[in-house]
Amino acid sequence: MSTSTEPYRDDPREKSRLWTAQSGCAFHDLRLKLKNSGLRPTRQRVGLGWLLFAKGDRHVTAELLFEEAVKARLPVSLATVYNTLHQFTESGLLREIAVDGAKTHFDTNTGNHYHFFIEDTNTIVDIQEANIAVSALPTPPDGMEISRVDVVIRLRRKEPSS
Amino acid sequence: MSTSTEPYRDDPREKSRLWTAQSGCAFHDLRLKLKNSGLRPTRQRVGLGWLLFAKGDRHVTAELLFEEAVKARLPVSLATVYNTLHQFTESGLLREIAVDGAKTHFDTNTGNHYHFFIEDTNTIVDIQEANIAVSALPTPPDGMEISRVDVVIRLRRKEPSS
DNA sequence: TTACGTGCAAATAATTTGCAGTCCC
DNA sequence: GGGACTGCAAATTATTTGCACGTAA
Repeated sequence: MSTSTEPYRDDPREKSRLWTAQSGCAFHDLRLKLKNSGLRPTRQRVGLGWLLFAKGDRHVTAELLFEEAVKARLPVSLATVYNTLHQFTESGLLREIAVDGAKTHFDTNTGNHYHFFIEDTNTIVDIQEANIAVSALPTPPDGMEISRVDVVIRLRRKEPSS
Repeated sequence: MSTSTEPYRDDPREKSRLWTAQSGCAFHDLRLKLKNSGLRPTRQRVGLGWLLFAKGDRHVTAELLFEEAVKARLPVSLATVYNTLHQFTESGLLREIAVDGAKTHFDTNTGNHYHFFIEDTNTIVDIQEANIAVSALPTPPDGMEISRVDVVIRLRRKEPSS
């Protein structure tokens, strides 16, 4: 379950740049990516993958991606969208983001980065700047190790000066 | 909705210490706290408040608190537990924690602090040490301001040396 | 071909809500 | 006493699952 797959083989930012840059070959590249992850490149997976990765880094919910697929005339069911999102996540193509709100959010940027969460609209935005860091991580208890550090900066609309 | 209540009037850590210290008067203090928050101190609310605040800082889910209430012979329904948790949260007595997993977690420590999340057991643990900080917060976009910064350090069991 | 995928609908799971009855002030 | 609170069950919302059919290798 953990030895053969290597989802972080290359810098995911590099990947994203690839998609946006060369749109001709991106399809082929995506199929390859799926195959390497042990996922058969079916029409639905390639289509969803295209919606997810062609436009640079994105944050989606299952519902949102499903709507996009419908608009794009991709024949797919909501259940398959859920399944696909989780398969992509397990393969390291996506990452789940923990913000509150009932819905689960997925991020196409699997690299180490943090998020703004706009409370008003339940929207997630990448923090682009590199000048944020968590300093002096505390020691994990007993036999534990750090798997990931999530930082969410929650934003609200600034009160009108009144 | 925002001018009259002042949930952060005093340091919540002080509050927690209070509960554990003087258990005789804590009931009365809790009732007062509820009243100040505009919540009538009913049997259920006082009972749940007691379960929540009497043992120092805690992290609970609705389900968990409900089970405790049943064990404690507190006559309460799951729906009321949900309602109460949200009322407490709105009043600033509790805080919601965003980790993933389907269930919503509530934290009795409303002060500024961060969390470990143990992936294996879906457990939340306070980070006690003060030597963690987010440095150089990025500038929020346009008319937004920072409402809160959440930091979750996700832990997994360290792989046996194999 | 043939196992892996997918669609649909039904099943779960967590949470919310409506309303009749109960309890605090 | 009267309005706020609660309990229950039914309703919602998000997500998962089972199974017959479709499709990529």
